[in-house]
Amino acid sequence: MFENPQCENCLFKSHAAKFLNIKQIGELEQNCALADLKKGDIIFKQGIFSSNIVYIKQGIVKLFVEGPYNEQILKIAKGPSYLGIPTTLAEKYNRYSAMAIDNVSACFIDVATFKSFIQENGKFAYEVIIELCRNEINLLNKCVSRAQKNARGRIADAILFLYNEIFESKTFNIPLTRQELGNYVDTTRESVSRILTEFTTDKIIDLDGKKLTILDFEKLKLVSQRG
Amino acid sequence: MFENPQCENCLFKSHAAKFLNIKQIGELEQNCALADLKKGDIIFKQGIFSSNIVYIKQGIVKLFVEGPYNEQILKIAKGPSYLGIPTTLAEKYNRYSAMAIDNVSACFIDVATFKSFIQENGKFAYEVIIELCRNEINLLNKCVSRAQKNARGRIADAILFLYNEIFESKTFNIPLTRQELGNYVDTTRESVSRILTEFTTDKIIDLDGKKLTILDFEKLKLVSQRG
DNA sequence: CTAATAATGTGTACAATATCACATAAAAAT
DNA sequence: ATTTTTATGTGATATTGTACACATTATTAG
Repeated sequence: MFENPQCENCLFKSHAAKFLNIKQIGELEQNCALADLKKGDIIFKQGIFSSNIVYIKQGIVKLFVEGPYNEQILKIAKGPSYLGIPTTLAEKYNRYSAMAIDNVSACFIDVATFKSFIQENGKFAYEVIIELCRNEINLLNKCVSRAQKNARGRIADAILFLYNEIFESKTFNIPLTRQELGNYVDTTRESVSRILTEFTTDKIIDLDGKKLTILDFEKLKLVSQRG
Repeated sequence: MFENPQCENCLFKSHAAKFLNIKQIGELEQNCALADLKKGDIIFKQGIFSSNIVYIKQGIVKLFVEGPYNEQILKIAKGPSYLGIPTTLAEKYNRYSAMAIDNVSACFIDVATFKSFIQENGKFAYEVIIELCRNEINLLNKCVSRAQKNARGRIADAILFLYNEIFESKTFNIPLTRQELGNYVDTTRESVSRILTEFTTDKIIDLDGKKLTILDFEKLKLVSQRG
């Protein structure tokens, strides 16, 4: 499953890693494991001791917390991006889990190595900080959206998110079950079903199982704002 | 209102600033303004161009987004802590506002100076990263709490937060109105009133206006978990 | 000190969403 | 290919919490 990476000529080098010098790239190659993951594979698990920063080169992942009854999806992310910096650097144990929801190519980087890059390379550190800042702002937006919008608005938001941030195409296969979509927008699978049928009736989207097409982008944005 | 700071011997130096060298402390003193703020003073405002990182030396602040009808309180924070790193470093305009809800002593640090510290001082950068990581995890917890708990559980959480993180005493004056408490836990002022009366009837807390005393800590934790 | 304004408490009606129930369809396992 | 499991759609009902109304109490301004 694991391979030895070739970081120097990596086609998916992170924005931060572009600032690493030759010596540091060498260290990275020695302290990093590459893995190809399939849909459903766990990348890291809530409650488990964490000793790696994960870099997603390619593919789509979900971050989620596992509650007693259901899971809550905190974030859908696409490579290139780092995962679990907060949970690994500031905490001993993972506060959430990560799972591949598509084929994923991921690097598992030793924390101590990652930490040394931050302390020895200010440009690297700065890029990491910017990524953390963006994550925090996205999370804030999610918080605000969850609190101030009704279920219709939140589902519209989720569709717009998948279009804007993940697929960049008006037709895509929803990479989540209805239940998972519910876990993502904080509602039940029944409500997701009902609302998606409403959107179809209103000709805002076209839906065939998981295949979704945005038909009326403006109307969808309106629903996102007004519910 | 603004004074010239004496950073070297500051009694409230941040954990990150302890790693600055003499030259950098000198730069900080030249590119930083100190201000004493009163309850209700705006520290920075949503939508406004941001050119300062704010360091709260002492005092309590609220971070909030202003919606069309009501505000949503994202975070209650106490000094020492940095405010608005995400909104200043990664964005041009503030995504949220900050207000003093108590007497506050704050430093307004020039972004360029702050950025140069990150890039030239790895230990400083690392401490900033740790603070950002902690913020993200707290925000995640807030997200999960909001989604998975009912209003009773969320209000119990808010009381526990004020006890654990802000006052560290079982008796304190709630620094928010009922409306603001509602904005913080995503409910209405009416629901806050009702639930606080319930808690008083159940002898979980004692309440006299804004003065709150936690009477039954265990029961309060139970309500936080089970609603 | 008094008027004006803001904050708070509580009852009732209403609306949004969850829960339950069950039918159907799709996917996975044998 | 057939069975089993998982995912989905939709109606009926229950629950939760919001919205509105109004009385009461603090707080602020003049």
